[in-house]
Amino acid sequence: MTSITARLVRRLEHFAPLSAHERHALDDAAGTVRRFESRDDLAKQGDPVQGIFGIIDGFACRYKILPDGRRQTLAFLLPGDLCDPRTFLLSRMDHSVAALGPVEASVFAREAIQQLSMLPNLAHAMAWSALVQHSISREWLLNVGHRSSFERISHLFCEVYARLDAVGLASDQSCDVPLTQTEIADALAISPVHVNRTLMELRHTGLVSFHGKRLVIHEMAALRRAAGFNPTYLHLRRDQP
Amino acid sequence: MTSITARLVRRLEHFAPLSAHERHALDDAAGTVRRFESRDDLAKQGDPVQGIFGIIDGFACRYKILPDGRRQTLAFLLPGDLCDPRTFLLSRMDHSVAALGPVEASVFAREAIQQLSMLPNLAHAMAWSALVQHSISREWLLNVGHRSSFERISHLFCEVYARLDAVGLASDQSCDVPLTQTEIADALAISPVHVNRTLMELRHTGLVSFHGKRLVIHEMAALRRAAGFNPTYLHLRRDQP
DNA sequence: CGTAAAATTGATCTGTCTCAACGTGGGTGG
DNA sequence: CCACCCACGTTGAGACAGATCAATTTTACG
Repeated sequence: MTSITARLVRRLEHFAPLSAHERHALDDAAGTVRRFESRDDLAKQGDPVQGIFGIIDGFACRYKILPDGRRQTLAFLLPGDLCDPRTFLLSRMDHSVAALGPVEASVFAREAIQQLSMLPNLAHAMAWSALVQHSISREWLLNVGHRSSFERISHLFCEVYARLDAVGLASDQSCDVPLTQTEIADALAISPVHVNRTLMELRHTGLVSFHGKRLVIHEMAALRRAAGFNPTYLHLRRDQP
Repeated sequence: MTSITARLVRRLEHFAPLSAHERHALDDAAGTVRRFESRDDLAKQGDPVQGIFGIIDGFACRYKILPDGRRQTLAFLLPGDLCDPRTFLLSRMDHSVAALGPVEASVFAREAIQQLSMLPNLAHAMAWSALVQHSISREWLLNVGHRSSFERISHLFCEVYARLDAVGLASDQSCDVPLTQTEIADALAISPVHVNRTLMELRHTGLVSFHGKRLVIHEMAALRRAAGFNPTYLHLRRDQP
């Protein structure tokens, strides 16, 4: 990793290659890299929008909490993910963002975003990134709405693997997924107990194992079939670099 | 309604007032108004993006279908709603859009969108609109993931009322909601049979009635409480015109 | 090593689904 | 103008995926 924003660049280049000038602009615009510890809130529901996060390392999530304490994870933010730069148009956050484990994120200020938006290709890449995140939200709705717990977990694993692979963080059908079973449960709207049982079932089928934050996919094709996973909603480039 | 886009303008002005020039530009950019009949697809998953829809009248929806035939409605498109103009950045639709009953929609071509995007205030209003739609997707995820069927339906009614009210299509705590029980079921990931039972329950509590496409909310405060509805995620102006 | 968080397992309960019928209202062709 | 028809709505009975409650074991880490 030569530059701070290398991971963001790699992600954005799934839309289109960035020129050296654009890459440098991105690097200049990125403020200091901030480090967050597990469970830190990067942003809180109801707060004014302070900055746009670009995830350098670690997993974060968007979430909301119901009055009775039930929590729904709305999205995972993975290394390379850049939040929607237009979020500054909203006066307040309608949800919170938290770190799941240690996270390094660069924070783009309003003025920095304005500068970057003047570069058409980069602006398009950031817009594309936001569109993809919306597409993922829709797929999650389908996932939670109409798939069984077995399919849901399989689908999540397929997605996370594909997204990590897209930024070079997966190889050999395996990758680090620093999520607890409870965190998976919050994302998929399944009880933690049931996540546990379903994970065992997945292991017994031999499709996947997930132990000690390490995800290993033993049979990708079969897993995708079981999950009903079709990666087109991720809008990644077909020719992976 | 003096102009074709009056409803879109009204919706966008929840972000900021539009100048006469901006309103005219929007009107000029809007192609012919197209009319769709119930169940027509305005756009199909897998197709190239042909145009950006602005809903003039009627309800439409985004949806996906699972191989086994189960259908998830991902969003409702209500009068005044404008699809994300940046969708042109995606090569193909990752979901379909269909009319729920007769729909009138204006279709903006790529060049028209480019023209409109040169007007900063209008471009911001359109971006804001897209952000709100993403916010609604997130709230739906919370709804489907963690609320009971009673809460879900209550929540949907609160949302639809608020959104219709925002464009002047509600009054006296009532509005036209041209949805069948099956369509509500597809949106909330509940079986049609259970939607029916839950609607009766809602009627018996006296909070809401929903007969013949007419929604009447008898006790707004109590309904919102029962639904856990907090309208901030809609990012509407506080002072309704 | 001690301690707290995370994972695992068992037993029981329940909201919602599924299947299967029947009622009803509005549109249409004879 | 009426009778048929079809989509939509309604109702009942039984089944089940997943929730909940309650321990117990394992792991991570200071």
